[in-house]
Amino acid sequence: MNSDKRENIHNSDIPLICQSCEARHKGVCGALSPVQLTELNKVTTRTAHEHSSELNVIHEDQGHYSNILSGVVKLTKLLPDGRQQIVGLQFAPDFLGRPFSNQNNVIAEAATNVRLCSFPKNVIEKFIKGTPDMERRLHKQHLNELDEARDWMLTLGRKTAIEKLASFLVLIVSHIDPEGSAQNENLAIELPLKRGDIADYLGLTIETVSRQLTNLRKKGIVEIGAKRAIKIVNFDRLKTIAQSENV
Amino acid sequence: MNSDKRENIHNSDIPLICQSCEARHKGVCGALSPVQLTELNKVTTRTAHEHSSELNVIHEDQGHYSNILSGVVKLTKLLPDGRQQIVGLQFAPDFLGRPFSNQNNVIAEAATNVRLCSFPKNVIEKFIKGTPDMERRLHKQHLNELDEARDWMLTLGRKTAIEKLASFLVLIVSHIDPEGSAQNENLAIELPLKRGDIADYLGLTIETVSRQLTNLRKKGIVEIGAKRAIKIVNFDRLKTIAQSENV
DNA sequence: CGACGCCTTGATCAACTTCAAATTTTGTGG
DNA sequence: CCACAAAATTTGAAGTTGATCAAGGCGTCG
Repeated sequence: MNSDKRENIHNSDIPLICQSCEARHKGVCGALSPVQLTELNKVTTRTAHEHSSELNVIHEDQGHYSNILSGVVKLTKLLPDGRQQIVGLQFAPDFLGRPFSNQNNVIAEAATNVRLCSFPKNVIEKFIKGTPDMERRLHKQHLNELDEARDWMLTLGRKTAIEKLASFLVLIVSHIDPEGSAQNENLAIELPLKRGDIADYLGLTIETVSRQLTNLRKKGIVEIGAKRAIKIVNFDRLKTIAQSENV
Repeated sequence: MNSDKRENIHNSDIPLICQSCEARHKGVCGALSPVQLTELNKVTTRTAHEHSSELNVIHEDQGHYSNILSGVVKLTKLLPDGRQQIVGLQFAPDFLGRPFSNQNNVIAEAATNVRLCSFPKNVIEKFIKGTPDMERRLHKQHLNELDEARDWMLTLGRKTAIEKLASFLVLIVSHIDPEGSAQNENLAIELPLKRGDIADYLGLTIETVSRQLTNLRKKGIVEIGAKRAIKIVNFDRLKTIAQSENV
């Protein structure tokens, strides 16, 4: 609990817009002092992006990095003939972009409507140089991404279609409801990805995703509503299937 | 070229054993001063490990981290029913272990015979705290691992068996011969993994790996010898297939 | 209403797995 | 160095999973 430190700070010292921002609590901005936040805030822009819009232009070419304020961003890789694979999903308050190095050829795209909080590259890089804790937080985020990528590799390489679907749902639930849900039955959520994206996430086709979702519905594990709504009826069962369908 | 800096240093200031060590040039030890290297060297142990031996015990439980001096280490994830997937391959001079955080449940195992240079955890953590460049180098290694993991996810999720094999061979060649090989035809190498490991790397079965290797041989792209020896006859063609088999 | 995007369902097909066995390679002891 | 056993690899035949091709349903927006 290092929130003790922050309780000594008058909230009025912090830019209004940062006061309830997740990035200040759990993201990279948590490393910054009130003075630094105020300075950073002067060159910050907040933008909204429709689902399916490309985000690379914003945080790569135009010289900006961003925190995700809300929504889900997908990172995609492409093969020359058009096959594609989603290689990362990012949620608030993740940091988009790679100070001091270069992203290895991934396309960042808004999976849902997305709001970003963007900063000029050079300002961020200056702050990172002067604030080791900021690099440490970024490093930590990247280690989490690495762990997620490796879990996912196990899913892509060794799981069956239904196991993949179950794994995907478990991951989404754990992001949408980080704490409680483990016990929650009958949790209603809205999937942040459409079927085609789920297919690209799991290395399957749209048809297989649809069939396996129906399959989970028929087993009484989920209920499927309109407009990406889904209710998790039996989360334990879902977790079990995610590890091995034969039970 | 930041070797300029080092040229001012009498090599005699540096522990003999470190003088020609890759980890000092390209790995995390490059961040340390001669004094620090000398201090670290006092508590350093160097060990050899037979292929197929587990390495986790060394760098996790016993309180050690290590640099790889030679050989290849595989990181594996397991499903409860025994299916397994290799999620990382590490080469010299990679750093093994995760200071300040915890490895997400992967098994580290020697794929070939391996030599390690190991340090007590607390000493490394002390050095990292006092030497920001060391954390930066570690961060950089982890970003490389993340990029490799994402390339690999594309391979696992969207490529055919022969494309997977070709991608694997390209990756191995690029690690064994980081610079020149791009042009080199007829490059003879020794695969660091046996068929079963290649299968676990690519999410295939041993039989499929064997068949596709035969397939590449019949196309005149590789020649296969005894004892994991393989000669890359047509590297360009191999790279093309790695991206898309239809050419 | 009609068109479009998205999703579902069905029938067929191909790629890869599984099962089985033969063959080669490697390691070990005489 | 050779012989032999164990391990690794290759090859073949049959079976399965998920992909592909094709059609139809549902919801939204002009």
